[in-house]
Amino acid sequence: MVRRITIQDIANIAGVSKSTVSRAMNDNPVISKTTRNQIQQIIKEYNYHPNSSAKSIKTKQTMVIGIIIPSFDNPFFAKILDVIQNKATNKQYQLMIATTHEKGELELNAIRQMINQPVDGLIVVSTGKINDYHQLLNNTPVVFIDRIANQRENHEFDTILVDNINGSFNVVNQMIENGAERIGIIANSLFKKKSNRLIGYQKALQKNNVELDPDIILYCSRNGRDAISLASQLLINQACDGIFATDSNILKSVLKQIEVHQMDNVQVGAFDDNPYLSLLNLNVIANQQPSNAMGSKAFELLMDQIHNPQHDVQHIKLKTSLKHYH
Amino acid sequence: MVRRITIQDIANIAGVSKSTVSRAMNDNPVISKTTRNQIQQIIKEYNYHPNSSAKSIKTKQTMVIGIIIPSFDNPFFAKILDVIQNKATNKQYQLMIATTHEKGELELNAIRQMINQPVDGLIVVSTGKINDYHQLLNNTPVVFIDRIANQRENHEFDTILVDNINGSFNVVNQMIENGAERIGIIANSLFKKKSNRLIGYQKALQKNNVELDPDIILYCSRNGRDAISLASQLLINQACDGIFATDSNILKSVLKQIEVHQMDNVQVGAFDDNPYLSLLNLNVIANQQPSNAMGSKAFELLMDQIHNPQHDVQHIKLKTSLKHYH
DNA sequence: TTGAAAGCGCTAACAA
DNA sequence: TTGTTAGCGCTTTCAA
Repeated sequence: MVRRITIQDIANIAGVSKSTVSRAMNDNPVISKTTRNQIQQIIKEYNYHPNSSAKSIKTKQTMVIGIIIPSFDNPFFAKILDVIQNKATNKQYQLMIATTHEKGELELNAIRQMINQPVDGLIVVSTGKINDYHQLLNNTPVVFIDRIANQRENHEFDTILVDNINGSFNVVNQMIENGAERIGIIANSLFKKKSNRLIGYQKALQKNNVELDPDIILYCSRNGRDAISLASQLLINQACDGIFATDSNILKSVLKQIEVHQMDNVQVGAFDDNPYLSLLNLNVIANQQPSNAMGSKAFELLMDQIHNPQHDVQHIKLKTSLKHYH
Repeated sequence: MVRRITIQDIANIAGVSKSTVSRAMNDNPVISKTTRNQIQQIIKEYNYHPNSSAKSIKTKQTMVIGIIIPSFDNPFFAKILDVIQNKATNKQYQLMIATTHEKGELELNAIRQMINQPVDGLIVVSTGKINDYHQLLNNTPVVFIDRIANQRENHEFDTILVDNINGSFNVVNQMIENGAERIGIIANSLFKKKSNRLIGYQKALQKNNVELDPDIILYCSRNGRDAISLASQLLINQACDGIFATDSNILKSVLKQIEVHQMDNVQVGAFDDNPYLSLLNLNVIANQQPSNAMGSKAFELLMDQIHNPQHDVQHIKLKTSLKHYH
């Protein structure tokens, strides 16, 4: 780090004390107009900008918030980042961002480093692999988005979720109404223990008196690379006339296989929208995620936690909406 | 910010001085094994983690690097972020990220705040609207990627570019070889002054003795919303049998129009790849950008600037590669 | 309206 | 091997 001009330098140049310079910068009313102007003149002239780190150890706030997401290449999270960034900029907050790639170790590490920074608060998409956030976070304000922290500690933290059960229900229900009779599902094994999207799928079948067939409920690996062969399996071996893809990664594989096998009449249901779907000429029912609301609400809750001492824990569930592509 | 346990607290508990605790943490060899173990025991027990801000004002390094990009929703930048994040994590660096949406004011603001933080270095995709980076950066290490800082100061800074001229040349040349006879281009007006992608286009026409027709060289607005009507214009009014889209946003509009007008035999050339292209059944020649190399090289250059005092300014140009979709 | 001085949490030179 | 001390760049009480 290059030696930079400090408040003391400015004080010397202006022939005043550090305190006075500090006052001139921080809208402190207890200072004469003339000295304030003089000092601000010098500050500009010498291109001086105070060191935020030094400031923060006194003021106990860094104006930085940390964000932990699985990855940058998911449009859903990209949108959320965008929303948060815009709101943060308005309030002079900076964003520190880290990705987990669904690895608990990376999440742990990222949160630790951010806490130590320290950041004023965190917005976290949990990997679901950390079981003591309470100790880890050490009272740092936090909002969990898209997934709960973990079952045990869920009640402790602000959380914003998507209504996955209803969202999935709506998609699959719609597919059935559109005539699909044998709908397979490919879900990510990451959520094998408790996939709400699977539950929604099951509910929709039940409601329509369609029997569950375990042979067409498939799980792909975390990274989704095997989703292609699973899609093939559903299309060819299992003769499905509909497939529900529980995330955009899986969706891509499914669409690819439909194309390869030229089965344009198969219905596809999906979580996550994607701008390219409109170019595809395929029959897709996409569940649009409320990314705007999620990012925006997350930031607001975090601000409230940071600035309002009597903030109550909130659990918010956001609705999705259907979009049809043909 | 909640009152957190400090080095002094640990010192008191352990019955030693702050210095000793500091030594125990920082692998300082001048300390006995027993006290080190004792102290580390206590540190763990009390879940103490040192405050990085406080540390950094002494050590003059924050272990944070700043990244400035146009937006999160561009897959090219998302990929670059991913690469940088991975390398940064390995070296214990944190990432502070801001987006500009191509607005000079936002870039200025973000860089200022990051410099003040301070960050140890910056990786910047310039909006092209700042004309005194030298003064702004104040000797902070920086690597410009994807675009130069500005003409005047270009020689001062490490820069990593994509070979846009050759890349575009290759795409358009290929389109001609594939039989296109009237190729229109839609470029972003953001780069109207000097678009290397346009230059590559022109070169390819020249080489193949195709005359330039200004009527089919069009510029869309910054956000690309009018690209759709421009695409229509090229397809219908100008009867183009090929369109070169200079970025992925424009590409989307072009593909959309081709679909709307059912002109599947029109050739499309594009900068930027997109995973969804393979699903499209359209004739697209995509220029794949070297995002991996760019992110990786950017981080390495930055590290060198930070740690190697005799670092020389470097200008790197990366090659693209063609990919065909039918 | 100003300055002196203490202190935020940490590191590092120096002394012991 | 350890502690004392000074100091990083800033804010904030307190006294003038």
